[in-house]
Order: sequence, then structure tokens, then C-alpha cells
Amino acid sequence: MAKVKISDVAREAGVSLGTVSNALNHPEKLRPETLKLINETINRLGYLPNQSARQLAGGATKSFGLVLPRLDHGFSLQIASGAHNEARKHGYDLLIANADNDDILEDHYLRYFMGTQMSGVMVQPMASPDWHPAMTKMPVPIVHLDIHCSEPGYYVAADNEAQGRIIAELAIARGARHITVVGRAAFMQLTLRVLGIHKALALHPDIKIEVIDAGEWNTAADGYGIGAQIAARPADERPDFVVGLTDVLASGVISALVDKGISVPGQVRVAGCDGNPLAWSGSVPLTTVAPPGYEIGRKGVQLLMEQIENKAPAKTKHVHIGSAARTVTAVTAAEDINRQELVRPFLLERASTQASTQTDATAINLGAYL
Amino acid sequence: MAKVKISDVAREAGVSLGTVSNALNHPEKLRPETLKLINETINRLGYLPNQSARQLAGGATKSFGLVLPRLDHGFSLQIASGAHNEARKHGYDLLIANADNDDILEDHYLRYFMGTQMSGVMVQPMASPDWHPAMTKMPVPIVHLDIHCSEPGYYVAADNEAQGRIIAELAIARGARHITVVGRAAFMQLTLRVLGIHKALALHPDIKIEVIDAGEWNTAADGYGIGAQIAARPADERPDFVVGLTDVLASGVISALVDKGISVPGQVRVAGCDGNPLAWSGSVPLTTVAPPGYEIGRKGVQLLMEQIENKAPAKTKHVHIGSAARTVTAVTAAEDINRQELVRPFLLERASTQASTQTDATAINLGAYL
DNA sequence: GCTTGTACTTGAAACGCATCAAAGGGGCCG
DNA sequence: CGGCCCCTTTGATGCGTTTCAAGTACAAGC
Repeated sequence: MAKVKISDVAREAGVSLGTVSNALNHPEKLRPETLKLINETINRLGYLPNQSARQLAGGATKSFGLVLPRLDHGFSLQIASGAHNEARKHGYDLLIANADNDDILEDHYLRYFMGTQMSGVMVQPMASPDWHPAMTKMPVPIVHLDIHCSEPGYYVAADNEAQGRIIAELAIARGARHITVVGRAAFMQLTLRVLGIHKALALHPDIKIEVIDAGEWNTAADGYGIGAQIAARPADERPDFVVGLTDVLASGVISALVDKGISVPGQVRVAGCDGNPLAWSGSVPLTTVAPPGYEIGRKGVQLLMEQIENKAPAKTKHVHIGSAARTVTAVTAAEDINRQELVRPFLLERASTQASTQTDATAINLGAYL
Repeated sequence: MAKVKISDVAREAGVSLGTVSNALNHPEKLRPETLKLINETINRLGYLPNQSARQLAGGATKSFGLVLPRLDHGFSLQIASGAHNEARKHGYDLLIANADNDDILEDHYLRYFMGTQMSGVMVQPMASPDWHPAMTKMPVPIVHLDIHCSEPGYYVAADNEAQGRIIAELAIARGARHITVVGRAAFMQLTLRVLGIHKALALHPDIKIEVIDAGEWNTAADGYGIGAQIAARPADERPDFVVGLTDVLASGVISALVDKGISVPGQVRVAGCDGNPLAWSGSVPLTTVAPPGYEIGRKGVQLLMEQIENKAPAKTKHVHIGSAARTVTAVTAAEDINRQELVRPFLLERASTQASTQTDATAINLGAYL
């Protein structure tokens, strides 16, 4: 049970300590026989290099840290997935920490990663990173994800405003006369979506628009409540297009409307706004705009690599990724549900979505969502 | 940009190196003024302890590593969530690595964690851990999750067989005469579910049962294909109850059946088998059995703590968590879809589900799935 | 046989910190 | 005033590696 260290391997193999180290890090420098001997000894003894010591002695390790606000948020997972693949491509490991919606914890893990000699760190922050500016001038490359920083630094953000615009344009294209936006714009991202919707509609003063605040957490239950409220209105005061700022909200709205006997999309169309897998993997898909989470993660790692390779003092560099990507559309099964984009059978649609975005692994990854 | 180290802080604060170290690790040993002075200096200089050095000097850190096969699998996330909460409760950090369905990578991260002086490591292995037995006799506490080990060691597994049994019993209770199980039992977990179904049905020889293999990955598309195939049969050869070994499969089956004009659950009932959030968060919920992922993660950390505290040589210890937990049932919106558990309105049902399982944070966590 | 070069191998130094025995300082008691 | 004890601070030591200048062995060329 006592840990076997490099010197044990060296002694046992009858070579010096430095040679074992070379076997691990620069195998090309050793004579093949020596290498083989050492590897055998390593396996026989069950030697496991002490990462702490390696890092201490050798400087940074080839690994990145990623701090996410939650793990059960599909978008964050797309980020993680994109970051992971890109990191592996460069031969880096990716370690993920869950801040669990807690400022303190986010800060804690951030410091932890910076102190672990990670080669770089990424965060999808809950608050603006300006909130803890100390972090931005750390001796480790850092990239903020899904957020706009005013301070100099690196960040990758999705164009949330465009996302709102796209949904609004979809509504316009579908001939909407009265649009209801459902949800609490508690986060900057959601606020921007609303802004995008307003901007797009500014050109169409004849279209009526209202925004209904949902409960604090934008849950499906909140959506259901608002849906019920909408259903209860006289027909001529009902919107003909509802946008859930969140897919889950949209789901709730649909449930309520249909429960109350209102046809979707016959009388009211409903769309979501964040490309949640549940929106298009369920048996009744929902039209939604998918923000490019995977791409954000990928780009984040690329910015990290850039900082590492150039070793230049971090100048400001921001990357914007258009959210336009694609609108997940689908045909539903049930007669009565959200059939608005009736192009082809649901599953074929999904299949074709995957096929057409092979370069964008998002679809593939989400597709495997069991 | 040069990293500031503990000696810099000490010099700047006019105290010795050991005192700064104490400020960090044993603040109660310092006079309040000294502590304050040091903390101010730390902040002023932006000092960040080098975790590698700490670990090297001080032995294990209070942190656990968790290696997951994928991140976009709801079940794994429940594990992560449970493990995280339990770990934090004990004051431990949790770092997560994504093995991305790759044996090599799983092994890599496992070694990485073991070498990082983690206090303990958990894996949800893809293959049986007997596959790489070297890992089980490492000098770091390790717990295997969601798998049965024959070797001595610690593991936490869900009772997948019970899961199959529960679904089968549901089918029986609903008066099924012909059950079709859909899916490829590629993994042990799925095999056990099938086994459970068979065992439960052994008592009912009059009920016909068939198993249809799905494509390699049990995707929704696979389910759709099989659903279409079922739909094409003459009415009297069609099952009246379909079990998807995976919720996604079940979703696909439903889509196909309804597309082909077969009423669900009027003519055919369909149930899933793994409590995927998409099953019950979507606008059309699916009946499914939820395996206790959250509980598995929690229990895993508890076993780790046990090993750490007792420091006894790891004896075999296995924990089984019954999957019985709860059957997520729901009322759907659309007339034609899977309404089989028509108890009360969908969202109320969900609300009550959450309320009744406050102690089981699974529901709460999944509920927040945006 | 001697020199030069090539191909490996060696081992001491440093990495940044936690630890802990020992020293320092101050108050209290006799 | 001396002796004790307690509270606080000190700094040398070692943690397991990597690195790199210095060393060894051997072959080829003269």
C-alpha cells in the first residue's frame, strides 16, 4: 500500500532516477532495451507518477480547467464537450468543476485551478467577470465563456441578441400579429434575447408584443401557469405566437395551452429559445434556436492555446459566435402539437440535421443523449 | 506576471514563511492582527497558493476525482450531482473528467487522478473494472459506480434487474398480453434490465414477449425504425406494450407509431426505462423508471469517506441501491400520446413528484434542467 | 593507440509549500 | 527578581519530480 516512487523504480531496474524520468517524458532519448526494462519495472511495481511533484518540478501540465455553473444545463455540457474535444486534439486534459450556482464555489474552483499549474482556465461565469477583477490578471491564461467582458481579456460569447432576432424573424415569417414573450430575463443572456426580439420587431410596428415575467427560475411549471393564463383570455386577446425565453418554459406553455383545448400550433404557435436537447429529442419536438455551445467551448480552448503559444501579454480579444447556426425544426407526431415547421418526418429531420452538421459536433453529441 | 510565491508574501508582510503558511492552513494559530496583515498582503500581491506544492508537501488534498464515460448522459450527471453535494458536505472538492467513451482516456484520467494525490477516486466504468485490475489495488481509495465488480473492492450499483422487473410489472398491471422490448442490450446494465423483465414475466407464461434488437447505439432513430416496423404489422401481431430499454428509444417508437396512425397509448402503450429528464421534462412526458443516479453518487462519496476515515485495508463492500424509487408518470397534453397514467394534470404531477422527493435531490436537480 | 564524436546515463539542484521542533516573548507567581 | 508556562512565530527539512550540465561507454576515423 505504500506508494512506490520513482526512486524505487530506478533501484529495482538498476538505473538512475533521471533515466526513469526520461523514460516517462522523453522516451526517445533512451535505448529501446532500457526503455523496455523500465516500463516492465513500472508495471511490475505499479508505479504511478506523482502529478503534484511533476507539476511542481516541471511547470505547467498539459491540462485545462473548466468551471461551469451547473452540470445539468445542456448548454454547459455542449461547452464542455466542445472544449474537451478541442483540448484532446492538442494533447491536453480537461478537468471540469461544478460551481453549483454558487459564487463562492465558482471563485474557489477558479483559484484552485489557477493554483494547480493548469495551462489555462475557462469559466462560464454566473456574474460578470468584472465582479472579481483579480482573476483577470492572473499568471494563467484564462478565457471567459458565454459572457461579455468590458475589461480587457479573452472571452467567447454567443450572440444572444441574434438569437432573439432569429426567433422574432421566424414569428414574422409565420405571419404573427401578436407575440408574447414568456420568461424572466434574470440573466444577461436572456435580457439580450429579449432585446434582439424587440429590435427585430421595431421594423414592424403593426405587430403587437408583450413580455410576461415568469417565476424566478423559468421552470416548466412557470410556463404552464402563464400558458393557462393565456388560454383563459378571450380569443382576440390571445397571442398567436409565444416565445419561451427558455425551452422548458415553452414546453410548459404548450402543455397548458393544449390542456385547455387550444390548438398548438393551430391557434397559437410556440417556440423556445435555447436548443435544449429535450426540445428536439423528445417525442414531441419544439422549434428552438440552438446557441453554439459546442463551438464556444472549442473556441475557448483555441484562445487558450493562442495565449500559451504566443506567450504575448494578453491583449483584449473577443470572439463572437453567431447563434444563427440553425433552427431546429421538426414535425411532431400528434395532430395538435407545434407542427409549424412541417417539412418532413421528425426523425428524418433529426437525421438530416446531424448529417448536415458533421463538422459541428453539437448535433452528434446531443444525439447520443440517452 | 511572474508568479508571487509564499516567500514574497512573507517578506512583504515582514513575517516568516511558516507564518504565512499557517495563515492559510491554521488561521486559528495566529494572532488576529497578524492574520489580518497577512491576508491583506496576500490580496494586495494577488498571491495564489501553488496547489502542486501544497499537495506535494502536505500529502493528499481534500478533493475527489470522478471519471465519467460521457457528460451528455443524464444519468451520469445525476451521479455527478449527488457526488458533488455529498463531497461538499464533507468539505471536499470534486473534479470531473470526461472519458468520452474511450477506454484509453478513462484509464488515463484514472491514473491522472490517482497520481494527483486525490483523497479518493470514483469511476463509472465502461467495461468491467476487472478489465484493468491494476487499478483496484492502488494506494488511493477508489469506488466503482453503476457496475458490479466480482473482485474485492468498493462499488455502488443500481439494481438494473429490479428496474426491468418494475417495468414488466407495470405492463402486467396494465393488462398487457404481448410485450415487445426494444433495444440492444450492449451494456451489462441493459442486459440486466432485460433479465429483470424476463424474470418478472416468467410467472406469466400467457404473456407473449419478444425482444427486438435496435441499432448499435440505441438512438431515437433506431426506435423510430422499430416503431415503424411494428406499425406495419397486422393488428393482431402488434404488441400492446412496448418497452424501450432506453427512454430515447421509447421516444422514437412513439413518434413512429403515432406517425403511422397508431394510437398511443390507446392501441399500444410505450414505456421507457431510464428516467431521462427529457422523458418527463418535455411537453409530452413518458412513463419511465428512474434509476437513482443521484443516490449512487452520494453513496459513492460516502464509501470514499469511509475508506479515508477508517484507513482500514479495503475490504469488499458493495452497496446496492434499489431502483424502485419511483415511476415517473404523467398526463400528456395531446389526445393521442401515452396518456396511460392519467392521474392528474402533467405539471401538477411533476410538482407533486418533486415535493414528495425533497430528500432525493434528483428531482430537484433535474427540475432545473433548462 | 589516440582523438573526436555519438548515444546514453547520471545525480545534484530546484520547484513552492507544510510541518514541526525549537526559539522568542510576555504574563504570572512565588 | 527569577522561574515557569503559554501563546506565537521561526526556519530548516523534506515531499517526488524534472531538468541539465557533466559524465561514461563505445565506435569510427586517423
